[in-house]
Amino acid sequence: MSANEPVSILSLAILGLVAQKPMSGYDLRKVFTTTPMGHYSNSPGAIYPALRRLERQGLVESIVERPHELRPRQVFAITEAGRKSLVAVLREPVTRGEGALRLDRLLLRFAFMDAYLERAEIVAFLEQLAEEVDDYVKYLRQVESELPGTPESCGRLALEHGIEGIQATARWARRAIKRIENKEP
Amino acid sequence: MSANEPVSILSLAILGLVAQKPMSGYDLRKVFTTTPMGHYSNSPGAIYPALRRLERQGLVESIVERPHELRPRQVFAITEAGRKSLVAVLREPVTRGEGALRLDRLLLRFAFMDAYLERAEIVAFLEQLAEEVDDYVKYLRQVESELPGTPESCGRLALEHGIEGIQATARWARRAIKRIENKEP
DNA sequence: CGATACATGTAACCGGTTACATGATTTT
DNA sequence: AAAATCATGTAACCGGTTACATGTATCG
Repeated sequence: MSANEPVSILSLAILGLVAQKPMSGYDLRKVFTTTPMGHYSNSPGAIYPALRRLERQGLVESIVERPHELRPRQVFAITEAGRKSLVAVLREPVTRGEGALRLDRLLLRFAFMDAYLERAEIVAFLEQLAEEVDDYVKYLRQVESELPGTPESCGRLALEHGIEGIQATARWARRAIKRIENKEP
Repeated sequence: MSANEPVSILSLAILGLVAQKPMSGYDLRKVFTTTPMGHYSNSPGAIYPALRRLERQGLVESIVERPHELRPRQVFAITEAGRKSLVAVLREPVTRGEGALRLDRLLLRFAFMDAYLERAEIVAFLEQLAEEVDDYVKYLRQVESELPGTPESCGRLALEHGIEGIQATARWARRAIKRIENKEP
C-alpha cells in the first residue's frame, strides 16, 4: 500500500516502540542501551536521524515540550499512517530475501505483533516461519554434506552451529504456537 | 601489535578466504553468493572496496593476470603481514563489546582457526565462548523476569527465542570441545 | 558554588546496498 | 551474428558509528 515504510530495522524498532507510547529520542536511547533491544544499535547518531526520517515520512509526529527553553524536549508519537505502515510490515509474508532468512527482523516484527494482529494471524506467521526455517535447515545440511574436511574441522563445526541455532528456532516457533493457541481467550 | 587489522567483519571473511588460496574479486563473490557465507554480504560494491582497503593496509597483494587485455583479472593473495594480522584477530579474547556478544564475528573467527591455531588454543576459545554465553543467558533471564506481560505475550516469547538460541550455542561449544579433544592427534 | 552526572543532540567519516556499465564467452 | 550469460567491476546514495558539543539537574 503506502510506499512509506520504515526502511531499516532500527526504524522499525523505533516505530514499534513509539507505537506503545510516545517517547523522546533520549527515552528511546535508554531503551536501547538498557535492554537486549540494543542489539539493533543504540547510538544517538542512528536514533535521531531515524526519527527525522520517520517524521519526514509522516509515520511519527513530534510535539516540542518546553519550547521556550534552550534545551527543549521533543516527544515523538506514532501517527495513523505510521500505525497503518507498522501493521503492514507486521503482515509481510515470511520469506528468504536473497537466500538469507533475516531472523532478527522477523523476530522484531513478531515482538510487536500482539498489539495489532489477531491470534490466528500470529500463529500463521509462526507456522510460515517454522516452514521456512525447516527449508533452510535442509539447504544447510546439503551444504554440509558437500563440505570437505574432517568432522572436527572448524569450518564444519561452525556450519553445524548455524544449523543447530535455526533448529532451535524451529522448535521455539512450534512451542510458541502451542502456547498461544492454548491460552484462554 | 599491528594497528592494521581488517576492520569490518566482511574484510575479515575475505582475508580468511584469500588466506586459503588466492582469489579474484569474482571468485570471492561466487563464494559469498553460493554458500551460507553470503550472510556476510555478497554485494560487489562491498567486496571490491574491501579488497582495496585490505591491499592499502598491506594485508593482501594482487597480481594482474592478462594485463594487456581490456578486461584484466586481478588475483588477490594474503601477505605475510596479512597472515600475522589474521592470526592476531583469531587470538582476540572473547568479550562482549558494548554488552552484545557479536556471535557472527566470533563464529567467523572460529571457522578459520584450525589452519593457524593449536588445538589447545581453539579449545580455550570455545571455553571462553561458552562462559560468556552462559553469562549472557543469565542477563537475559534477569531481563525476562522483570518483563511485564503474560507468558504468551509476543515480546516475552521473542526474548525466549533469544535465550534458547544462545543456549544452543553453549551446548554446541561444549560438544565441539569434546569432538576436538577426542580427535586422535 | 564548583564538579559531576544526566539529558539532548550534531557532524564527519565510512562501510554497505542498489543500480548501472562494460568486456568476454557461450548458446541459438 | 544476435542474444544470453558470465566475468569484472564503478558510482551514488544512505544508514550507522565514533566523537564531540552543549544545556540542565544534582551533590558535595
